[in-house]
Amino acid sequence: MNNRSAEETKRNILEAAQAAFIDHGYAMASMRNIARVAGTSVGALYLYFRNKEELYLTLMLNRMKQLNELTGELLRDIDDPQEAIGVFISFSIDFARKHKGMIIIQGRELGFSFGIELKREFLRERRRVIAEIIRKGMETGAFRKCDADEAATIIFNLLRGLVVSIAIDEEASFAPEAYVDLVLNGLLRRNDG
Amino acid sequence: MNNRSAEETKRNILEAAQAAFIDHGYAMASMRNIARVAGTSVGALYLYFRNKEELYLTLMLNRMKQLNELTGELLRDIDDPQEAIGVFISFSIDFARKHKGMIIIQGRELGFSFGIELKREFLRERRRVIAEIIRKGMETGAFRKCDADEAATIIFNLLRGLVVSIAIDEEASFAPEAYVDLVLNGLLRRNDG
Amino acid sequence: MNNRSAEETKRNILEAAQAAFIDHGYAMASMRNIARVAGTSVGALYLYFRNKEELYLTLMLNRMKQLNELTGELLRDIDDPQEAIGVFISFSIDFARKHKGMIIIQGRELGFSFGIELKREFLRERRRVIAEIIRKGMETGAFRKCDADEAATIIFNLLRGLVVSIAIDEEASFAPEAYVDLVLNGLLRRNDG
Amino acid sequence: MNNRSAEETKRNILEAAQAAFIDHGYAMASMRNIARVAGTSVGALYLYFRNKEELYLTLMLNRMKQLNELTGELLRDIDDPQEAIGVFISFSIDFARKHKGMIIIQGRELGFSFGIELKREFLRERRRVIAEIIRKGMETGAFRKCDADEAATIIFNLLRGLVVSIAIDEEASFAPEAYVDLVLNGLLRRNDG
DNA sequence: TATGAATGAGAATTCATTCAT
DNA sequence: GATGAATGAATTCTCATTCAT
Repeated sequence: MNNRSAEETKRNILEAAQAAFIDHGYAMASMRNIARVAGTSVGALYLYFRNKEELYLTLMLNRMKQLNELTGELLRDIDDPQEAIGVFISFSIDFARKHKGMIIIQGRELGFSFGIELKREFLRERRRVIAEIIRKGMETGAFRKCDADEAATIIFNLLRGLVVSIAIDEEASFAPEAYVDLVLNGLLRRNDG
Repeated sequence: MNNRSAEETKRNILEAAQAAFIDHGYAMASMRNIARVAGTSVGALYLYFRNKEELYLTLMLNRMKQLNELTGELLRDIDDPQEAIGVFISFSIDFARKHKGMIIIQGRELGFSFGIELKREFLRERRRVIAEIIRKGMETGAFRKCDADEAATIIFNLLRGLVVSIAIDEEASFAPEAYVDLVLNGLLRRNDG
Repeated sequence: MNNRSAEETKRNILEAAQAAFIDHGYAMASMRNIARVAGTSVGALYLYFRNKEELYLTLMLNRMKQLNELTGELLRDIDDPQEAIGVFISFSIDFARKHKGMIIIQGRELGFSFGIELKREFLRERRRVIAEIIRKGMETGAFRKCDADEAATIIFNLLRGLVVSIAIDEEASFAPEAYVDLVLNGLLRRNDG
Repeated sequence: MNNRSAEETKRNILEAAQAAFIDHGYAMASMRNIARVAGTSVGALYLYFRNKEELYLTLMLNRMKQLNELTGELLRDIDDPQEAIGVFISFSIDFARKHKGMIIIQGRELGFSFGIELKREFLRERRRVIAEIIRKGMETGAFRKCDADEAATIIFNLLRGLVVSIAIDEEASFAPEAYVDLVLNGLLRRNDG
């Protein structure tokens, strides 16, 4: 077969794998089923991916790369830190909603060593972007003084909790604005209110 | 054998199971391994628990019950809403750190139907407690006006993300105070500062 | 405990075992379940019977012994061979119906060596009784000349098939008289009819 | 591998399974042993049959289908009811002898629901064929008047007992002619003898 | 490239039997 | 006599992975 159909086969496999992981989780998704849905043979799976683990990681890394790229594009033209934080939070929530199923929390469940560092780097990158915004906000005087990295970690974790909720809970219906509002204004009453 | 050693065996099994679920996740933890670590036979596992699922759920429900009870005791004597929020957040983080390993995120991975409602009720209860504190804070004028349930959900999710971080990341080193501070004060500079 | 309750316990076990074998078959009946139904402990089962096999054989042999004794009593006072055949057939059917469940066909399913000879002897005895009646019938001139043992085997097998039907089929509704009639008269039209 | 060896593997499995069920009965025959005898792996068994039950049912249904077809062919050209009965009985006995081992009595032992109806239909079909012969015999005047269905059930059960004997007893040595003779003529002496 | 039959280790679970109390 | 916790081998079944074609 030519390159064209090789690419196509690979894409079919990735799509089928994604569906399988979403529906059954990593452990319960079977290679045979993935092959069937992809319309190929079991052997073909191993032609394109060394093993199940690599298949899964490929999907995960693709998604992470995509999110980072899109976030970068989005923030490129925003100067106001307050707006940037808002956009970051809103877009993260939107993206999570859109790829709801693929948010498989890779905790201890998967005993991968390969790939885990890549994931960590992805997460660090996310935190870095937030910290950058906060730092800029403190410079411009929009944000009050605080430890930018620490605040970034907090916001990052808030989003992470959100994402977990979106992935797991049925009921979850969020208004991103409220999140942005709480992050920006806090709970306490402003004396000058 | 007498009750004494029956109790002991059960406790050994629960401890071994907990360790196994922590180390390998639900799917990858094997009953045979749990038995070996518990110092019993495979059969003994099924003497005390109907199956792997029940063994896991027992651990999960125990933990949830314990957290709710301890939280209740802790908040009973605190009147100041601001302090209450702080204590709630701090204690949640402490508890998560202490039981780091047992925070297994039960997403699609586990196809349980039994137990899922209990878990949802547990999560709802956590949100309810936070909402109550916020409502009280708005009454006393300590907190600015907002939708108490929405704010509670946000804080709950922030904690959830935190807990996921604690469970998964190695590096995570949090200062609870910073979280409390952000939640209470937000990012924006106070005009009256 | 005294003899009285020992006897009672043994009887309870036998009854529970019978019910279990009837409901689930030999292989699927579990000793634990038998003990529970009998209201005793698992250990008690092994106090009264060496193992599951012996428990089963005891039940089987009891039943066979009972059937032979009752048949003997019944035939003792019957002189007419034609009537005797009829009574033998009818009573066999009645007994099978009454103990429907306990007719477990011990073929290759049970790999017993012990007990199988006893069962064969029981079956031989049944055949012998029929042969005796036929021989007497030929002597008195009631029956036409034939090989008594062969005819006995045939009738015996007819009954065996009947019993299997009673044990297995739901629908089975027999009129014993018809059987007796066919055995005595055959299918062919009598020329002198 | 090509179709050729797939077919061969399947046949090997069926043969091994048949031997196992014959030697040890359904419950005691193990899949592992069947695989070993078939010269394949355990996994291969499940490649060709969904589970043990399906493997067993396949064997059973094959045998039943074969018997019905052969019987049909055999009776197609026989007009004389008396001869037809004889052929039916003789062939049934021959077939049972030939497939001695595969006559596993599916009573309570096997908790199958699937397949049981197919078996019942098979048995009903056998009875139907006999009844048809008898009805024809009564029409031609060869047989005396009786309830054809009842007589068919009786003959069917006689054969069933016979078959059970062939399957279970070692000693069984039958002369089919004697059976035919008894069924046709009965035990009673003919007055016109 | 592509196939899919074959593998076999390993999973969860059951259960007759034993034995310290 | 009686208990019931404990055993561990055996069972059915799954599944990632390989390899001859």
